[in-house]
Amino acid sequence: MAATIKDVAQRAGVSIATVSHVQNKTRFVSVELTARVNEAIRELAYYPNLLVGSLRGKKTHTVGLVLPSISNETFGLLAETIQKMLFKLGYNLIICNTSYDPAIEWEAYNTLLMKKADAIIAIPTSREPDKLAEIKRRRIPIVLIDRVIPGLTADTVRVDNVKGTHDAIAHLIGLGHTAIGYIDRKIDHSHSLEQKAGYRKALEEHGIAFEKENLVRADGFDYHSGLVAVKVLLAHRPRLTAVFAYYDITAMGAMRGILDLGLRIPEDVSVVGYDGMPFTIASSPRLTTIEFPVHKIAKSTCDLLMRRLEETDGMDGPETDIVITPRLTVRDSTARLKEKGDRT
Amino acid sequence: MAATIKDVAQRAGVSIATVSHVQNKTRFVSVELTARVNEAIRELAYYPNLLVGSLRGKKTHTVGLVLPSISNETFGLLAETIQKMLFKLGYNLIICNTSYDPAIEWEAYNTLLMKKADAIIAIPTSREPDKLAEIKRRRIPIVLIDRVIPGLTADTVRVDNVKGTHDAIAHLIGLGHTAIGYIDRKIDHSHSLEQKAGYRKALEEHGIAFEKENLVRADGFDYHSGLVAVKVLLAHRPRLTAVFAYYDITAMGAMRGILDLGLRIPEDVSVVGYDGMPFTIASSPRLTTIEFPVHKIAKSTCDLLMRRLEETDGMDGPETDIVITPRLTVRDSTARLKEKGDRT
DNA sequence: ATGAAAGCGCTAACAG
DNA sequence: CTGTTAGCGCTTTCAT
Repeated sequence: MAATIKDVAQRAGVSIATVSHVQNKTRFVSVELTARVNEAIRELAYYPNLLVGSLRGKKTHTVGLVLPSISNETFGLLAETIQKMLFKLGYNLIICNTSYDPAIEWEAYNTLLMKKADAIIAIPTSREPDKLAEIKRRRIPIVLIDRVIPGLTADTVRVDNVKGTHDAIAHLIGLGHTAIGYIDRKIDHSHSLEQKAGYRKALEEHGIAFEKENLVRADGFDYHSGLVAVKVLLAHRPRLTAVFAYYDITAMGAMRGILDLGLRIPEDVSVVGYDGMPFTIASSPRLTTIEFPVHKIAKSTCDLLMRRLEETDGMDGPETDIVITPRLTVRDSTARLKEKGDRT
Repeated sequence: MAATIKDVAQRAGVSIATVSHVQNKTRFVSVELTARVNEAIRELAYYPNLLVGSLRGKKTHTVGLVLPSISNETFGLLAETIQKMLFKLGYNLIICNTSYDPAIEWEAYNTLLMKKADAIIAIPTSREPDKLAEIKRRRIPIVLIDRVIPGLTADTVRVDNVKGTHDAIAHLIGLGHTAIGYIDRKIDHSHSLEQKAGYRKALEEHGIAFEKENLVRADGFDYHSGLVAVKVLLAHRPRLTAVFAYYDITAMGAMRGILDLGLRIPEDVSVVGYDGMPFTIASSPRLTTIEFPVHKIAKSTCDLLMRRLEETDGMDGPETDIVITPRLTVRDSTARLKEKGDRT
C-alpha cells in the first residue's frame, strides 16, 4: 500500500497536521520540522491523495470532455489544445468519445457526475436538453462547443459557419467564378444549413442566381463520397468552374475526382474545402479552405470555464455566447477564372 | 450542494447502510424499503461519489494515458480506441499530451499518481526509467506502447519496426530500386533505430551497400520538415530513385518537395511512408506506407491491462511483451524502376 | 509553533 | 431484515 500522510507524520515524528501544513504552506512550520517532513516525504515517495478533497467539498480539478471522436484531426487538435491549456492550470481531462451515439453520451455524463468532474465541456450529439439541464442545476459549469441545444441556455463557443462559407464563395466570385458547384451533406443539420445559407448569401450579394442543379449531396464525411459526388455533379453541370465542399476530406476526394476526369485544378476547376484540417496543406494542389479556428475555440472555452471555476460562485453570471469567425486560407486549389467566354 | 447518501437515507427514512446496499445489491433489502430508497434517489437525483472508494483502498476505475500527442491521426485513433474499450469495461481515461517533453511527462505521472489512477498506459518520450520504475514499485500496472525503456521491464505492446521498415525497403528493391534515400528523425530513438536497422537489413540481404550519404535528418514530425529534407537529400544525391521517410506526414512533405523539384512520382522517384495514417489515402499520388496496426495494439493493451487489473494480485505474473507486425500497403507512390542504366 | 480531533461520503463489520 | 459505527486520507478548526 502506498504511503499516506500518517506514515509521513510517523516517520518525521510530527502530527499529520504539520505534514499537511508543510505540503500546502498553509501555516508556519519551523525549519527543523519542515526539513524532517520533507525528508520523510521523499523517503516514502509520498503522493497526497488528490481525490480526498472531493469529499470535503473541494474541487477535483478534473474536467470532463465529451465529444464525438478525437480521431479526426480537428477534434483531436481541439481536445489536445484544451487538455494542454487546462493541464497548465492544474486541471485534468477525462475524455469520452461518444461516436455520435446519444446513449453513450448519456452514460458519459453520468460517469462524470459520479467522478465529481468540476465542469463539463461538450460537443453534444443529442439535442435533448434534459441531462445537461440537470447538470446545470447542480451548478456544474458547462461549455458547449459548436452546438446549440434548443431549450438550454449555456455558455457556448461556436463558429460562424454562415460567414465562413460566405467568404469562401465570395472569394471564388472575386476570382471571376459564377458557376459554382456545391457538395452538400446527405442530411441537413444546423451546421450544413448554416453553410448553405452562406453560399446563397454570397451569390445573392453578387447578383448571381441560385440554381438547385448546382448542388449534390455526398454520402458521407469521407474521401470516397467526395470523389463520387463531384463526378455526378460535373456530369450534369459540365460548365461549373468552381466547387465548394462542406468538409476537407470530401473536398480532397472531389479534387481526385476532378483530376480523374482529366480536368486540371485550379486551371479548369477551382476547389474550396471547409475545416482547415492541418493535413490539407499536404494535398496537391494544396487545398484552399476555411479554417476551423481550433486554437481560438480552445482558448475561449478554457477562459469561459476558468471564469466559472475560479469565481466565488461561478454559476451566478449570465451565460456567454462566443461566436468566432473562421478564416479563409487561400492556397493553390483556387485561381482566377480564365477569360474563355464561359461566363454567364 | 449535491445530494449525498445521507440525504437519500433521510428522505427514504432508512439508514445510510440500507441505501448503500440497495445501490450495490450487496445484501437483501425488503421490497418496501428498496422502493422507497430508489424513489428518494430519483427525486434527489443522487449520484454516488465514486471517488470515495479510493480512500478505502478500492479502485478508482481511472486509467492514465500518457502519450506525445493525440492530434495526429494514428495516436488519436489509438487513444480513441483504447478509451472506448476501457469505457465499456467501466474505466475512464485521463489523457495527458506530453508534446514529447520529458518534463511534462514527469508531471503527468505525478498527477496520475496523486489522482490514484489504477493503471498507466504510456508512449513515453523520456528514456529515463526511474519514474516508471517507482510506479511499478507501487504495484500500479503499466503498459508501454511502441517503446522500450532500457533498465525497465514492463508489459509492452510494440510494433516490429525493424520488420516493417525492412518490408518497405524490400518492396522498393523488388521494384528494381537500389539507390534508396532515407529521411530520418533528428534524434535517435528506439523507434528510429529500429527503422534504420530494418533499412540496413533489407539492403544487406540484397547485397546493396549502405551509404551514409543517402540519409538526411528531418527537423521534426511535420510536413515542412519532410519538404526541406528531401530537397537537401536530392541536391546531394541526385541519382536516388526512391525515398523512405520515417513518418507519413514527413513523407507527404517529401512528395511535395520532389514535385517542386520538377520530378514525377512514382515515375522518377518512388516514395514510401510509415504509419498508415488514414488520410494518406487522400494524397496524390496515394502514398505507399507501412500500416501501424492501431486496433490490434489497442486490443492487446487493454487485454494486458485488464489481466493485471482484474486479477487478485495482478502484479505478480511475469511481464508480457507483445510484438505486432505492421503491414505494407502498396498504393501509387511506388513503381518499378525504369531501365535507364541508373543501376549500380 | 504544534498537536488533537472532527468530519467529508461511503462501505463493511458487527449488533440486534 | 435493518441499523450503528469505525475508519479510509486529508484539511481545518480549536486548544495549548
